[in-house]
Amino acid sequence: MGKTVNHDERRDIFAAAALRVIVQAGIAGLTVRAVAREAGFTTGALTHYFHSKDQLLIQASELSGQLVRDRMERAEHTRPALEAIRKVLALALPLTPERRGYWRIWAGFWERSSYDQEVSRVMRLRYDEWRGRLARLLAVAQAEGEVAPDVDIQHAAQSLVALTDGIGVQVLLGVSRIPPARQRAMVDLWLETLKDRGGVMELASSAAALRPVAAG
Amino acid sequence: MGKTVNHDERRDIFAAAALRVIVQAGIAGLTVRAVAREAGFTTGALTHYFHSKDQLLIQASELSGQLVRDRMERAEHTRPALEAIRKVLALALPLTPERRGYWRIWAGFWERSSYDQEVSRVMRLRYDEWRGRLARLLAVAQAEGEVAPDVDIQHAAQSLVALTDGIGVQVLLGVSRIPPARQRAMVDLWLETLKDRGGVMELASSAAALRPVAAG
DNA sequence: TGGGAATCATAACGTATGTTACATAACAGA
DNA sequence: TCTGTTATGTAACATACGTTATGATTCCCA
Repeated sequence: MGKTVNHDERRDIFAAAALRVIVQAGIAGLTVRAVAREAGFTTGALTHYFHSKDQLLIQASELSGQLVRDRMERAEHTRPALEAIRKVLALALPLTPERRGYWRIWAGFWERSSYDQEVSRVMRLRYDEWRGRLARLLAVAQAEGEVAPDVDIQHAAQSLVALTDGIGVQVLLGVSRIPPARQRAMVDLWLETLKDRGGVMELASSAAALRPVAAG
Repeated sequence: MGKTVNHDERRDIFAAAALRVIVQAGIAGLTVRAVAREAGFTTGALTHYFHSKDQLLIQASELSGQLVRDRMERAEHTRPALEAIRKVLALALPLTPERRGYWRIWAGFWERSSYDQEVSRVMRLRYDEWRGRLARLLAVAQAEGEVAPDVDIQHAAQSLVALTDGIGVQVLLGVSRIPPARQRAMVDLWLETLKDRGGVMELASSAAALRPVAAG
């Protein structure tokens, strides 16, 4: 036997470096040389653990998914379930600089997925998981009576994913200031529309979230 | 004088070709050679009208904006204004294959804008225009009494832009089927929440858009 | 109708990339 | 300590890129 190192650990080091490179230079700036340098190695070391750049890209994608998954799985046990949903959504939103970096990464994978079949496959799995997580929580919330019984869980989860992505894009482009408080308000408004139909007052007050600061 | 051609027309030909290349091969596949070939010319012709690839990229971005702008400006005169808003949003949504191509293009520019200052500047202008267009129409709708007087127009416009982008991303990834009818329903739900506070029934019925097909 | 500028094709240049090959260094095991 | 495998660095390779240079072609205009 020769010198021995943990291969999985090494792969994670390179994958994490790849994510940092994407944040700084975009998917186009993701070169094996840049990643190796960022990780403190050379291409020789990198190719020892990844046989191709595509493998590295996929591993980086999986790592980025893993990182948010870990945090979400903890928040997921909060009850009532509606509160868990709010926490989980807050973990996805670009509320902090670090989180905004993640949206850069995801935007890179979005773009790539439109012509790279393997990336597309991985993204599909990631989003299925994300939507499924929300759907599970929504089902619990429905059982707890915080979501109207006739709400279609799958459609509601889909809407929340879309809303989150939309906010992510806006913040990514920096096209209009959406401070954390407003991001949360936008999500809360959606959640209000899912509540019991008898809760017309909640519906009315949630619409107020779109009104001037005095109402917020 | 030598052989004479319309320079603006030529530039549009190359810009249009660039958009087609992005749809097929992504932003990473956008090479001057590919664009020239797609346009039916060689790089020699292309460089005669664009001094750099960046110029070409910007021109392509502006063209993609122009194409939707033209169609929107016609729909914009519809009245009542709320109906104009619905039409304009429908023009932005990925309802058709051609429109889904546009979202590929925009996703490419999103990604690029995160590390390319010039693209970022152009995207900012584009989204300012888009948000402004919605805000203008919302203001008219408010004057017409179809949007509650205390609704913050800017925030409402921002939400609609975010929602549209979110739907666009979901369809782009093909991660979950969002048929045209559902895309419209998601937008309509948002618009309902802006209506007169007295319209609780509209609020309640709009929430039904998230419920099973029987309600849709 | 011929001269000359505008238009476009061809090809070269330098650089950067992913990948591969090979050399060196480090270290586990006998 | 010696040996052989593993880990990593260095460097070469072929390719593709943006850009530039240089010809060839086209066709306006005098």
